[in-house]
Formats: sequence, structure tokens, C-alpha cells
Amino acid sequence: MTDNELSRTAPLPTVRRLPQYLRLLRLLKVRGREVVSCTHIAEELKLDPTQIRKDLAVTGIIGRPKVGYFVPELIAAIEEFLGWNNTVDALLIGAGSLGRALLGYERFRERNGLNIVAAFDNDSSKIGQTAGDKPIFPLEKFGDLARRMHIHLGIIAVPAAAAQETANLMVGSGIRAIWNFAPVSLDLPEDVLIENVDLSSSLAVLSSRLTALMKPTPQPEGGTHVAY
Amino acid sequence: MTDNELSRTAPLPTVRRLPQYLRLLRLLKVRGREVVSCTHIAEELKLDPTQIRKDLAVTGIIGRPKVGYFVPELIAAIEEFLGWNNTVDALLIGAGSLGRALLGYERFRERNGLNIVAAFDNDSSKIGQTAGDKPIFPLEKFGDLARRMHIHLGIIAVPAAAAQETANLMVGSGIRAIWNFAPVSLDLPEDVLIENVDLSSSLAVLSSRLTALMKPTPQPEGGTHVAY
DNA sequence: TAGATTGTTAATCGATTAACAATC
DNA sequence: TAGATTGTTAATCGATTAACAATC
Repeated sequence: MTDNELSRTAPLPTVRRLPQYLRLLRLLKVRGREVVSCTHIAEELKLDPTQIRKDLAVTGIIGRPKVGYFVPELIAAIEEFLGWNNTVDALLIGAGSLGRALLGYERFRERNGLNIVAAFDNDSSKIGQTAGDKPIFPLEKFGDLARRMHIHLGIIAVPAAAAQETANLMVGSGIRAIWNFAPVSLDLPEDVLIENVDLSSSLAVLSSRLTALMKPTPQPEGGTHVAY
Repeated sequence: MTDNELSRTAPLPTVRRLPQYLRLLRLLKVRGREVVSCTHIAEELKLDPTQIRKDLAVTGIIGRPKVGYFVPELIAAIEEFLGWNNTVDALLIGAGSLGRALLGYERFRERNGLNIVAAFDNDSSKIGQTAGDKPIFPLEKFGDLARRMHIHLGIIAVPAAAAQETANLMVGSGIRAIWNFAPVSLDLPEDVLIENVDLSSSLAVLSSRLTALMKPTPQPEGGTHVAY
């Protein structure tokens, strides 16, 4: 902890890397490993050891020179920083194939402290079905359930066209943070947290590199020239 | 284009934002809008106009002072930069719920130039099924089809435990770029492109902020002190 | 002890933002 | 023309990497 204040908020890139460390650490724990150094983590994940040390510092963990960190202690520190030591309930809107895939991913609860309680959809043919043991309710019930269960995390898995109104419904029902899988930039009150999962962004990285590869390699200037 | 060389490669954050611009521009086009300024885009997306201008520059587009950019021209420039003006074939391994959700998302082809040709799975009960009109083949057929169709883009949608061997199979079958949805850091040859979609990273941002919110607000140091 | 590793400060790198001349 | 907007250079900001003293 480099601040005398309580950690402002950690750099975003750091936060995004923490789950990666956590994954490795859990693996090491299963393998019976008790201590681990940044050097070792760095080798495994092909990252810079100093960066890892800085990243881990945001969790408040203290390591031992010459030794490293105690694996279970480090796991606990990261989990606590992310809030993954406790389970947070969430409601999901949109029981299409993506929504049901998210519902069916049981590991969210154990690994990421995320418990998706139920899904909502306005397609009556889906109502009453379950997906991954989770019930699918009609959209009208959302506000009621959200308030009654004091749930403030919402997941949007509806088509782009319906995303904004879905967000509005959530906000009106007391939702304070939204995990949005629809490819839209949502208009939200300042105090509602939003995190977008944008597959296009990710694909763009891959396809632009792939495209760059295919392109006629930037010829050394000066026209035809045979090296020998 | 600020380089005299052919654009090295654009900054990663820029590449990740391009699809967002593209989405807005397509919307504007549908609405019949012919020109657009960075100022306008910036307002819509709540970004900095200068940043947008720099971002768009990587595509080689040239705007007109006082006017802005021609919408169709700008769309074409971004699509070309990303390679989304042409369709790229891809093969997907893992026909679980996530895999089938990806298969079923028809918009990939029209919007992102991505054509998922078929899926592969080693669960015999899934073989012969289709998902979003795409056939599901046994895993053994992967190499054959990949080579025969000259496909070099692979999508991994298998459980974490199977991801590395899946990647190995892909690489051995001539795949040059992998879009990986499994929460694992894969070990790959240097020359194989990899892009990971890591839901944990994304969730970490949301849950760490949510956790920070819940925490007892960092009290101004110095114990009980009443200001007046 | 000597060597490895942490924690932390300083240097570097890259991306964002500001400033401003060119221009339609 | 005057004003808005582009393209580009310079300044700022923040994250990564390097350097190094402290220490088990």
C-alpha cells in the first residue's frame, strides 16, 4: 500500500489482471504449493515480476523477502479485494442463448462470488423453463423481485435494440451496477456502475492483426530492389 | 497517418474503440446522416473529440475541416482497417452453451466479417446436431476440415481443463489466430495470434468497485473530529 | 553468510489531452 | 467572412519497467 490514504482505487489494468493471478494461485494451492514468488508467477504468466509485485500490493498483502507470499494468504487477499470472498446476488435479463449460457455457468458462484438468482424474459415460451437450475420469470416480475431480495447487480443479455430499456428497468428497480453483454453504449445515471463485455472490441484486436499480417508486407521504400 | 511507414500497428486501446465508432456510424447511416464530426461522435459516446480524431486517423481516413467525415466513407475505412469488409471463416471447438451461443449469433458475419463455419465437440450426443444452422462435427474431423478449407482462425469454447489441448490441436492443424473464451492462459508458439475473452477480468472491475462502495468510507484520519 | 526476493522510489514509455495553425 | 472543424505538435498524465536499499 503506497498511499497513506485507503487505496483510492487501484489502476484498472491491475484490477483486470488480479483474476489471472487468482486462477494460477488456486491451481498452485490444489497442487499443494505453499509459497510463491513474483518471479515464479511472472514466468508462468509471462508478465513482468515488478508489475506483479505492484499489482499484488493493492490488495494489502505483505510478502517476505527471500520467501515470497503464502499462497492461501495471497488468495484470500485477492478475493477480499475483489469482494469474491462473499457471494453477491444478481438478476439477469434476457434468456436467449447467451443469457442461458451465463446462467448455466455454475463456477461463477464459487470462483467469482457471483450468484445469478434468476433470469427474466418477455418471451412467454421461455417463462417457467429453467436454465442451470435457475428459474426464468416474466419481465414484469423483475422490479418486484429485485426490491424484495435487495439485489443491486443486474446482467443484461438482451439484443442490442432492447438493451437501453432493459437498463432503464433495472435502474428503476434499484439496481446499482450493471454487467452489460449487449453491444450498445448505455445511457445511465452517474451513480450506476457499468461494465461492458464487448465481443466486437476483442475480435477487432484479432482481426486487425490478422488483416495486417495478410497485407502485402510494407515494402522497403524505393521500388523494386533485389538484395544480394 | 502520422508515420511515413505503413502504420506500424495502431495502439491497442484505439483498435478496441474502433468497433464502438463503427456501431454508431452504422446507426447514423441508417438514420440517413451523411456527415459527422468528431465533436458529435464524442458527445454520443462520451469520449474526448481529439482522441476520436487520432483514433480515426489510423484507418487512413481524411476528413474535411468545418465539415467532418462522410459517414459511408468512414464506415468503409474502419471496416477495411479491421478487415471486416471481407468475411473470414472460422472453426469453433466446444459446442457447450457458450459455443452454441456464439454459433447462433448470426450478426458476426454481417457486422464483424466473421463466418463460423462449423463447430466440433467430442461429446457424441452433440454430433450431428446443428446450432444456428451450423453443423457440429466430431473433434477428429477438425484438422481435416481446417486444412481442406484453408481456415486459420479458431475459436475455443471448451472448459478450462481442455483448453490447452484444444489449442494444441488447432495449432497443429494450421490455425494462425485463436479467439479464446476459456479462462486459461494458453501456451502457444510465438507466431500464433491469441486474443482472450476473460469474463473474470471484466467482472473483477465491477465487483471491486461495488465492494469499494460498500466498504466503510475511508474516515478522515485523526479519530473523532467534529468540523464546524 | 550470501543470495533471493520484497517494497519503493526513479526513469521510461505510451496514451490521453491540450494547444494551435491550416482550411473549407 | 467568421466559425467550426480537421490534422498535428506539444504537454500531461498514468502505467510499466528499471534500479536499489532493506531483509529474511
